[in-house]
Amino acid sequence: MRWDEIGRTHCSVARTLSVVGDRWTLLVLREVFLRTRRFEDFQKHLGVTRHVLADRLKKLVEHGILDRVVYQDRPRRFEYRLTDKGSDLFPVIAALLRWGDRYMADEAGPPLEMVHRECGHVGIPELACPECRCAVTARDMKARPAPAFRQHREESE
Amino acid sequence: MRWDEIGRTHCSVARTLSVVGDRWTLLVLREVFLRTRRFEDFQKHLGVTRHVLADRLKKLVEHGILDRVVYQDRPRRFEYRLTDKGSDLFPVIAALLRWGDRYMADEAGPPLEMVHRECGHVGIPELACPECRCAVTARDMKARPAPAFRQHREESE
DNA sequence: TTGATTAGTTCTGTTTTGGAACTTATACTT
DNA sequence: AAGTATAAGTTCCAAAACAGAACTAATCAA
Repeated sequence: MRWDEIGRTHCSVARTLSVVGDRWTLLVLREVFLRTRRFEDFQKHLGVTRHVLADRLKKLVEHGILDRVVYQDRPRRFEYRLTDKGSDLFPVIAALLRWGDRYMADEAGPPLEMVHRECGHVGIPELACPECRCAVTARDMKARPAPAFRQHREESE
Repeated sequence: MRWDEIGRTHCSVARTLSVVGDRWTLLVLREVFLRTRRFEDFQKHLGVTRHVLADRLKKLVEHGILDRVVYQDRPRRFEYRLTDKGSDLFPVIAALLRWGDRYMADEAGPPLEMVHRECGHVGIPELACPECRCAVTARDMKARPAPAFRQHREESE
């Protein structure tokens, strides 16, 4: 199966990945969450080839994740900013960051920390149940077909 | 910059992506969270080529994310199971799922739902501050260099 | 003896990538 | 006026990764 067919499967993970599930795309998003906006800066910070960078930025704009806005005329120059839709990808980056902090950091520890502006707590956000607010792991959650997709093959557990 | 150099940068996101930041790898993980364990099943469910699948499973085992365990002798057959380290990638998959449910679902709605076993609430977990427990978005969190990486270039905001 | 299962490996042609050089528009310096 | 700098790309080519299909190996069942 080619990658461009992946977005047509009935899976929200696959569909999301069809848009951002690319090595460099996710790093471009990391950068943009760190407030990088310009082509040259993305290129310098990431070390990605200009060719690939141009392609990824274009796709992110096409998907409404970034806006390409003029920041100067004469000569005309553009910068890239997160849309609300793009901003909602923050949990993906945060989850990658949190795992990397835990399993991939070297002796010096993680290079970045986050502060919750409201309460001042330092730490990467974690997954919580929207109802009871307690932290959840894979074991705490049971996945099942949504009602519309549920045939009568509902196994009990 | 080649991809295998990405894991040596000082960024937990990049380091995580150097391990799982590959189109198919993340889909393999989705499958394993849905309890798929065997080569043939991964291949059937994902439509990935056997070649790529074999490679990705091998790498996930090398990184300690999956265990390759014998489930039968004569002939010897193996299956793949999440380790604890692998299980901790759940937030990444959940974040991708949540975004896809919101932005990529078709009219029928998301195909999968999740239930919090403990409180019975249906919904995909969300990001929360580990301290005050309230839901956080990108705007609520401020990123800054960790103490060990902080020179005296600490901008106020 | 033939076919089925499972977990791979091998082969070949196509696509994507990395790296470097080039382009375009304009301002700034000398 | 000529030359240099900056920013945002585009173009080119060789190298790496991928898709699709066929093949292998070990064993059991009919």
